[in-house]
Amino acid sequence: MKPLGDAKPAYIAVATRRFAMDGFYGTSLSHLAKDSGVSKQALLHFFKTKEALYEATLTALAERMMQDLIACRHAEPVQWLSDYFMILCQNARADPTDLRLVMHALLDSDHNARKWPLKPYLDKLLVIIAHTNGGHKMSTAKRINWLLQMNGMINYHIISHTAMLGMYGEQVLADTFNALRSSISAQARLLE
Amino acid sequence: MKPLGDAKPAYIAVATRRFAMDGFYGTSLSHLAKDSGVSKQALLHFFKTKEALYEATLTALAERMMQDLIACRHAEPVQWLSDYFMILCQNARADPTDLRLVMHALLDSDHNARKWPLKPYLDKLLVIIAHTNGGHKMSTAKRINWLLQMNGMINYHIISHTAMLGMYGEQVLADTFNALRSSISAQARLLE
DNA sequence: ATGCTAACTTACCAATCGGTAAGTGGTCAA
DNA sequence: TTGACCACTTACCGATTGGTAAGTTAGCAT
Repeated sequence: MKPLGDAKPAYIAVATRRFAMDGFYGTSLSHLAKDSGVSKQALLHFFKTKEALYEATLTALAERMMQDLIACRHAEPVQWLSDYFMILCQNARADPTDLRLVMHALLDSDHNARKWPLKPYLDKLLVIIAHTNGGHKMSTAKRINWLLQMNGMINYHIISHTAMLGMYGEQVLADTFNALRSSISAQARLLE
Repeated sequence: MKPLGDAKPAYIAVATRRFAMDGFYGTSLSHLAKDSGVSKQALLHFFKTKEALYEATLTALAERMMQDLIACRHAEPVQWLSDYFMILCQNARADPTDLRLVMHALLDSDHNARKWPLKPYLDKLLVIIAHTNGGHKMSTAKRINWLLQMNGMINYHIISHTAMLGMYGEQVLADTFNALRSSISAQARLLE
């Protein structure tokens, strides 16, 4: 039929959105098939199981995040980190899909001994942190803590968005987002 | 049979653990029934639907968190917040159930127009923040941001625990936890 | 003793789940 | 022209899902 224009990436893109929205258990192959406009078995032709499709989306996510990190490379490591997380934050606000997927995957990782596909990405970040003046003097644990703090405040912010919107309204939430950007800068400055 | 010694709380306790672990979609009534040692219909006798049972667990969660907050009341608001989040952090490390449930509920809240049951708890925290010297001068948005930052770093830390354990080992993770406690103190000190 | 109610149970249901088996039709190399 | 192969489809499967209907059993007030 179609030449070799692999349809896999398109299926992964659809799955990414669904898995990010509803999580692994909340997403069924039939939903993914309907969203993709093909039959359920078309998906099973490319990915042997639902689990395999899920792993493919996580792998794609990891590559995407690594690329985004490399994309805003900067000679000055503090500036690099600052730029990267600011952009990540902006993107996530426009489209929270990727960060939602990360959170779902983290929550799943307990009873799911799947190796964490984001490790190279995290390791890369830790190396950049180690190259900063402040991070240079830190222990590994302190660098990890810095990272968890940065990711934590951004991801939690994004994840909370819908619930907060219902509670405090649009205007306050927009201001809160600006405050978050200040906090990101402050967090980055800790590494100077 | 049993007098009026309501079994509801016991069922909610079981459901809390399951929903926290596997999320709403990952948990079935049969699992909950087996865990509780009763038939599935025993649960449906008390809670008309699975959704209703889920809401009951979230309501119980909200009450529990509010009580924990009140329990460590302190005349000095900064000290109150500092104590509270430190204890929350310790408890969550020993048993991450409640924080996992919060995260699952947040991720669900998008396509699930359920009102957010933790609002009174959050509002209470915002009032305490407003009573601090630092928080007094802040806008509502800045107070919310402070709160999201504090909750974000703690919750993300807890949620990441399993994945991080597989990547960096037990010793580093214990050190990271100590670093988190320092960060909590630092975050509290921002309100002085 | 009788009847009412609370706290269950067994039996059953249509719908949906992830997955298998067996084609179907188009493309391309030989 | 043939035949291998790829990207699917229809048909089907047993297991499990959330939920209904109709009892059953125990305690308690009258």
